[in-house]
Amino acid sequence: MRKIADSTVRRLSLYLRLLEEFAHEGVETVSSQALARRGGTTAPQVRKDLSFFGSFGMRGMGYRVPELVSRLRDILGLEREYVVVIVGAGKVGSALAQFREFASRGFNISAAYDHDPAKIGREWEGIAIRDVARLDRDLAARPADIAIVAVPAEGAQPVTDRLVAAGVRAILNFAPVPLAVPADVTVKHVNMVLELETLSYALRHR
Amino acid sequence: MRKIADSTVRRLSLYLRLLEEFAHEGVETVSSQALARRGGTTAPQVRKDLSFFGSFGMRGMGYRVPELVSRLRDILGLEREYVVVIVGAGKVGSALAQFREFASRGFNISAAYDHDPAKIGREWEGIAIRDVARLDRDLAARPADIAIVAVPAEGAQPVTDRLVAAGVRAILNFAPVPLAVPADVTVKHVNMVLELETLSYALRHR
DNA sequence: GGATGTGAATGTCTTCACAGCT
DNA sequence: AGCTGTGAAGACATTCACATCC
Repeated sequence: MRKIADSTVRRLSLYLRLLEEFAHEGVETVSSQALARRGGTTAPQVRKDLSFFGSFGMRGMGYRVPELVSRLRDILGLEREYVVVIVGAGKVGSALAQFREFASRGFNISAAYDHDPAKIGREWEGIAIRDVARLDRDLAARPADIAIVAVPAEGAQPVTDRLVAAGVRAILNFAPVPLAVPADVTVKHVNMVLELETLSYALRHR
Repeated sequence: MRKIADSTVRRLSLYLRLLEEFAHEGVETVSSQALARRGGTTAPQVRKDLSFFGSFGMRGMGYRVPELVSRLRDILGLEREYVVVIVGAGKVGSALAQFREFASRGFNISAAYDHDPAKIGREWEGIAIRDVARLDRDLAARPADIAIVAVPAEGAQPVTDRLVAAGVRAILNFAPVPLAVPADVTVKHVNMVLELETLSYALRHR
């Protein structure tokens, strides 16, 4: 399959959420127009995004909601569940571990890791905090699909190397440093300060 | 000033962080090449990004680190401090309120708001949780530059309307719904589930 | 020599317009 | 008539190449 833009994938994820909303409201059929309106985008954009993956609609009618939901779940890889580990049990790790939406979407957090003895052995909402020294052995026993890196800047690259060596191929990075990984590993970088800075830029330039 | 792409602004913010790192290491001068290497981008990209705002380097030499830091801080609007309110004192709001990097970057959280009586009156690390009913009056007395919306989906649009009416012109939205705002208000949407979904897409397509 | 700054070329994403199906 | 699906046009972003200056 040819390369799909990240922006397109993000919109597909948005469409899926909107469609589930429509389904919940009992709507059976939806037009690209209606989806676009609710998603803050345009109808041609919706159709183009979907057309990269096939023809899911009916001309003159629109899209059948349940069908499009399952198509999108399939495209996004959401028909299966994922094992997720969190590395770093600080503020960010803790907030993410307790985040209900993850589990309800099929992203199951198997454990959190830290090296602080005061935290090891405790648990948050059923998620155990384990010694980061055990990370490699644990992953050998129970591989993870996705890792969330929520450690301080210095520790991020070393722990990433260990995760990659253990077979993790997708990483959500909250540490404020770019991570170096092999080409077959995907990294998404999240940085709240940077988001606020884009807002301060917007406030300044008018 | 002509319109600058969001991707450019995000990179400027990245460059600033990297430059502060270089400064901390005692580096006085840096080339676009060196910045690019550390930031995971390319040298022409760095030069182009900067050139939208002026000529800050010295041919043959590179950029003087302290000067470029202050130029970037100026461009990004970081020479001043910002008053930030958080609406919604759940898991997300709490994690953000306790997030040290905000204050150290000049984003000062003045208060958090909720309507749960069990939370109102408590405080997190010196940040008071106040009754959301007081939001409008409080903002009239002490205007906020930026609001962080961390309430459930249903409540997001109504509270946004109140924030906008109270003069807030920049919003960081954690609620899983697009927010409608006037054209002079900037909204940044943050959604962790969506980030994980782009990772599951990446895992699925290879 | 070495590195910036930038117009031009290339590549990528979005928008448009309309043929084609229901 | 209504709405999708898509090739083509247009807008936008990135990369390149090189003139320019220290």
